[in-house]
This record gives sequence, C-alpha cells and structure tokens, in this order.
Amino acid sequence: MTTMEEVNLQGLSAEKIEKVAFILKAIAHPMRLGIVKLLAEHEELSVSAICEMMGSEQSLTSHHLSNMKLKGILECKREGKNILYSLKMKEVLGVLKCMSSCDAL
Amino acid sequence: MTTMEEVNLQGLSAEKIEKVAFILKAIAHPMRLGIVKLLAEHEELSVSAICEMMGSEQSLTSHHLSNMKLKGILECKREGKNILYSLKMKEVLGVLKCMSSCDAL
DNA sequence: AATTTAAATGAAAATATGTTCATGTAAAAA
DNA sequence: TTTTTACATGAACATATTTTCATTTAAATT
Repeated sequence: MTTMEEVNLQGLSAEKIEKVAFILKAIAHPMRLGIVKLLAEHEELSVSAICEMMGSEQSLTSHHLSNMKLKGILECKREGKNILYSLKMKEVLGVLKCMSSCDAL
Repeated sequence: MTTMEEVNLQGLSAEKIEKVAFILKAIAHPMRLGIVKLLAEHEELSVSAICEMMGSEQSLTSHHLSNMKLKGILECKREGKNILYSLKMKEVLGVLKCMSSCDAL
C-alpha cells in the first residue's frame, strides 16, 4: 500500500480541484453519506426502501437523491411504481473508505 | 489494488458517518482543497506563502486556515513573525487522491 | 519606544444549503 | 375510471457558509 506521504497530486489542476470540491460538497452530509453507504451494499434500492433503512422522510430523502443524481453521483431507473437508485460514481466509495479508516475519528 | 465494488464499509456507524461528513464538509471547498494540496507538497508553509501561491487574500486565507485547524485537519506553529501551517490529518490526501483519479471529472 | 510586518479576529453582508409542507405526476390496483 | 401507491417538485422558511472590511495582536525591526 502507498503511504499518504507519497500520494501523487500532480495533474490536479485548479479546474479539477473545483470539480473535486463540487463532488465532495455533494456527499459531505450525514444523510447523503448514509445513502451512499446503503447503495454501496445494495446495488439498487427504491426510494421507499431507502427511507425505511435510513429512517428518513420521503420528501427530504427524495430531495437528497435528486441532488446527488443531478451531480452525477447516483443514477436511477423506473421499475413499475418504484424508482430504483444506484451508485454511478463509484469513486466516492474510495473517499468513504479512506475516511472510515481515519484514526482521528 | 482493491476494486471499488469490494470496499468494506462495515464498522461505519451512524456516528462515524457524522464525523466523516464533518471532515468532508471541512475540505469540500476549492480554496481549502487548494491549501491541502499545497501542504501535501510542502510540509509546512507560512500564511503569506500560502496567500501568494494561492493568489488569495490574507484575511480570507486566514479564516480558511483557522477553520481547518479548528477541525483538526491542519496544525500550526509560530516561527518568529510567521505562522507555519502543516497538514495534520494525512488521511485527507487519500480522499484527494481517489477523487483526482475520477474519470467523470 | 515607534514602526513595520505577519497573521488573527469579529461583525456585517452576501450567498448557499437544508428542511418542511403542500401539491403534482405517473404507474398500478381496484 | 377512481383510487391508491411511489416518488418528485416548488415555494417558503430556517440555518449555515463564505466573503469582505475594519480592527487587533504579536513579533521583529528601526
């Protein structure tokens, strides 16, 4: 494994930093991270399934889902009455992983 | 290397998700990510050095630095007239790294 | 001791986010 | 075809973040 000291940050232009910030901001919220975690473990889930598992309200959940979909983090498809959400930008799992193994937390 | 599909998210409790969200929010900003990048490449830097390299104003830069220091991401020490900032929470480099290698961006 | 340099701080203003509530829409079931 | 179920949406409101500006503090220089 590579140590943090030797992480290569070349090719991280100002423009790319903007984009990274944009994506990080989009997931930097307890409920949204919770949803990402669920979708890391479940491939696809309906909105009501997410609401149940998260213990969150429909409208608020839907707002957060739309938000992450708009930003390219999630995608969804209709299946009958349900909308199934899934994780599109898999890279965010790496973010979650390396933060979850953070001693300081 | 491990693929994203097999990332292990066990032991990521609701409480830890809150903390991760807190840290991500703290770096999810172009200027703050820029500072983190600089401190990944420089070990320690004075505020004025950071201002020059970032092309940012003193006061705003200082606010962002204090903010990240308060949240345990940075640390600093005085050296004469200067305050030298450095990266304390090295784990954030992992975040930056895996987002920088994101195709979608 | 007065001045300059480096950085921090606080309050105000500007902007962005998060949440709630009521309502709309689309598919399925009755 | 009306009703129900699942979800989306928009507006209003509440809250938080970001930025600016003026001022303050602390160390170094004169």
